[in-house]
Amino acid sequence: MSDLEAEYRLDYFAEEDFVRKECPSCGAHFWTRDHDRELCGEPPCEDYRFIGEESFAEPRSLEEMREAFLSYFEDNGHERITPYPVAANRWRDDVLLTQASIYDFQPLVTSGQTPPPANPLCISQPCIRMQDIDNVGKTGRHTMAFEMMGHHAFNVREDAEEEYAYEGEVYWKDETVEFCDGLFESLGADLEEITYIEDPWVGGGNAGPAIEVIYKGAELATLVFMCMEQDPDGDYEMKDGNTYSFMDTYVVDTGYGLERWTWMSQGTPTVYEAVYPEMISVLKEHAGIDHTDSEAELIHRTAKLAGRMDIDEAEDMATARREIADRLDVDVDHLTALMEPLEDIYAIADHCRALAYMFGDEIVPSNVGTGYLARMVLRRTKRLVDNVGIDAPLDELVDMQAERLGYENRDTIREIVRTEEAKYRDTLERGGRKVEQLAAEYADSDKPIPTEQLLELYDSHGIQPDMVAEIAADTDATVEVPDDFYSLVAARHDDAGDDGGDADRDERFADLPETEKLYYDNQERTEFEAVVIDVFEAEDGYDVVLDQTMFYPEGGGQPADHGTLASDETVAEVTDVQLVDDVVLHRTDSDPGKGEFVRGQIDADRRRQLMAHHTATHIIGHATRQVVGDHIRQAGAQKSTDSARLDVRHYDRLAREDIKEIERVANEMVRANHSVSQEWPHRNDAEAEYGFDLYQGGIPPGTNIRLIHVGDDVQACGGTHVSRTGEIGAIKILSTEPVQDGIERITFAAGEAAIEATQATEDSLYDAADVLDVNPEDVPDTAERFFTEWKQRGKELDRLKDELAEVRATAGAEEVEIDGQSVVVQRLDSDIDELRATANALVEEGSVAVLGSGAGGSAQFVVGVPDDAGINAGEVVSELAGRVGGGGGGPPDFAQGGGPDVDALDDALDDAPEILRGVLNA
RNA sequence: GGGCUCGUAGAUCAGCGGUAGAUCAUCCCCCUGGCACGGGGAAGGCCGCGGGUUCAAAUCCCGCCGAGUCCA
Repeated sequence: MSDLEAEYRLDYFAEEDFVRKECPSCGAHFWTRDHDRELCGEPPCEDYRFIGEESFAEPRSLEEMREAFLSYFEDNGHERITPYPVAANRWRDDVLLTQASIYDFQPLVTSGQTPPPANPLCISQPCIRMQDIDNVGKTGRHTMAFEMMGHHAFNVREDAEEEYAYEGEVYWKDETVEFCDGLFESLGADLEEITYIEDPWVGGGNAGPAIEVIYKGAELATLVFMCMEQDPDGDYEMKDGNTYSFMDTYVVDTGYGLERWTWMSQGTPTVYEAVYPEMISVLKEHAGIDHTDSEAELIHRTAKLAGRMDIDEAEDMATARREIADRLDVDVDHLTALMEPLEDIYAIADHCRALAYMFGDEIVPSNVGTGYLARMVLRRTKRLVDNVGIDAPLDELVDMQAERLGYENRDTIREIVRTEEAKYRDTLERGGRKVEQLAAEYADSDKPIPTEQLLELYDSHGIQPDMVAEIAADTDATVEVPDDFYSLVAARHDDAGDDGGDADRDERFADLPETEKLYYDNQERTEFEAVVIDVFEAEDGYDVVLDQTMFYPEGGGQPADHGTLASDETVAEVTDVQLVDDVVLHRTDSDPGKGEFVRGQIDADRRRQLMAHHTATHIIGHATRQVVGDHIRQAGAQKSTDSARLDVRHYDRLAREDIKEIERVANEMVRANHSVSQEWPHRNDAEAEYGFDLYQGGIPPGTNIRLIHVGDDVQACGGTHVSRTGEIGAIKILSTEPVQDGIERITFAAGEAAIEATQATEDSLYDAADVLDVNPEDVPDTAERFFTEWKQRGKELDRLKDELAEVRATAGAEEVEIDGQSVVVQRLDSDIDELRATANALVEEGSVAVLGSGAGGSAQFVVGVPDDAGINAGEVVSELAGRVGGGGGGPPDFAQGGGPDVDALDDALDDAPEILRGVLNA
């Protein structure tokens, strides 16, 4: 086992006369030009030494600092790269949001499968880190949204055996540290103040030596030398307890916090004032905050100590606040009242920026994934805004940041914020009513609202416990929130399913040659010849590997081709085709024989439908974007022969009007008979020209990517397509449904399937028209008339039954007297409603009613008893029903029952007087 | 993707095996010079849809559709 100490002995440090020291306070090793320095410089070993002073040659705004960084690295041979979206899940499925500039290049570039857009490169990448959310506003330095400036170089070792998408060494550790020094120097910093702390880095299966760059007490950059990967046999054990070994690629990954550098240059009390001064002052104005000179002075002194409010370090916020108040010798309540609105305002400014990033990069609020994170941030921001009493609408606040960040879809952003805000308002209203009910319930009892109820309110209805407390405060109900509330919530979710490991890689196909794929050459052809390279036995048939194939393997939501492989002796049916690495496997029902020549024939009708549906999917996506907005993004797609579906992200339900318009635009594209073309450009050129919207269906690996053009629409796509849109014939949207919040599924049919689907719909209409015996166009009116009439008749029937019952009760019934109580026993043979009505009428008259019916194939009883008769109707019915093989019951004054034995009904009714007597005497 | 909650009158909800209810809104009448309030009355329900259990289902069970919410 080795450690990484040698990795830090850089020539550059030696040339520049640096010394390596060990910090007596924290034990960390660091490098410095200042031979007399003792401490490493990082808090808590040392304090901030830049608040209230400009620590570079001149103060810079966020934009100026970004430009200073990028142009410095441009001057030093780096190419400036356009930032990527904050929605990192658009190109990788292991994370949701972009949290560092290196995220842009993982995993395809860092692993060497795909070339970087430039090498070396520099970038200022917008990032969002949700984990810091509780600290935002309070510590003076934490932001959820930030830009990570970085310069990256992607290197491959000279002795690497495999081939990678880039080669050789661009530069490594010495140059990286030299650049860092150079940047400081260009900004007019005091180089003696810099310390480089050795701090190995581990993350995401990779590791390497890394250096923290500290200046005047603040960590301004991290220089990571990613060069190792997790390896059970590795020689290096890192701080996560795993062992690592060196890999073929090694990558310079640096992170310079733009906001920190800006803050450092200005020396303002908090980072927020350095970064968005205008927004802060607008917010203060709206909140009506205006400080006296002495208050402002106190705030300034507090700011220097605000680092203690770090929730990760401090016991709890209240304690931290008290300590600060003690040190400043002021009343803690006074300090809290002064600071809290300010902290909220800082947080609002930051959160609005995060929201602008999210919605600007076309994240749609949802109950899953990034959409959920966006929803959480928005709701939190809304609470803060209400809390400090800012009278500006939230969409305007977010728009301020969106404008500053230069987004073009600002109208959509505002629309999303408004829609989301309205949803939240509904949730709060609903929740408020629920809480009020609960509070009323527990107001009388001395007990607090049970924890179980609080859990349900939060988990199922989204009401935070402190909101419950707030609402309950208006009543007499009390609320006690347990300290471990959120772990109790977590416990409710503890049986979270594991997603069963990845399927084992099949090693049998590893050494086979790549199958030549003919399906891209000419998508119209359906016949080809090939040599059988190998045949493997499968569970239900054979997996045939050919030297070349026209069969399209399942992928990108397009199902596999079917067809036949014919040799001189046999014809094998192909029922499935899969792509494993670069080898195409044809699943067949018989063995064509290894080494044989075969003639492949693919099912042309099936293929034509699939191609039509695939091209139609692109068209529908394009049409939807045009009709509904640029935020429309593919969330999944699946084609089949008789229909296809496209899931799109949208913040609302698609209206019927939208759907019609989408259908119209789509068919316009079909009629325009656009040519559908493919090309294989270098991915960097493709991205530069069309941007990330190319990757609707995920990001493909490789240096060159396949683009499909359908009219103005361009997508990276591996599927097969018709050659002109006119071949699709027609597109019919069959249905839309929400598959989850924020995602709408559009199901549609193309070509022949569109005709069939339309005919099927028409058939339903014609059938309905037949039943109603009207013309199809009269169906809606007639159906409505029938429905209304049907309801009216139901009411009429009820009324008549009541009438009939009254007549029966007053006229038809034979009364008997049992112990002075008049009783009517009668068989009516009508339905239970009528029996009930009659019984009610009899009871009104003061009689006990015992009614039986044999209608509907079973025996039914209703027994009604006047208030003071002293007979339990339930008992009577129960006894009667027992005699017909059933049961019954009900309240003492009105009971029902029955049983299957109709033949015994009359006997049972004959016994009724006896039973009544028995019950009366009991 | 998984868990939980909820679909009953136009709105908000109660009922949770035994005759579908309340409040507000609507309409009519009374009170008043007129309005607000107040009083009296009426109209308004495929109890989300489809199966099942039961003598009996708004109510219990299963599936579907829809809404909400928490977690990853």
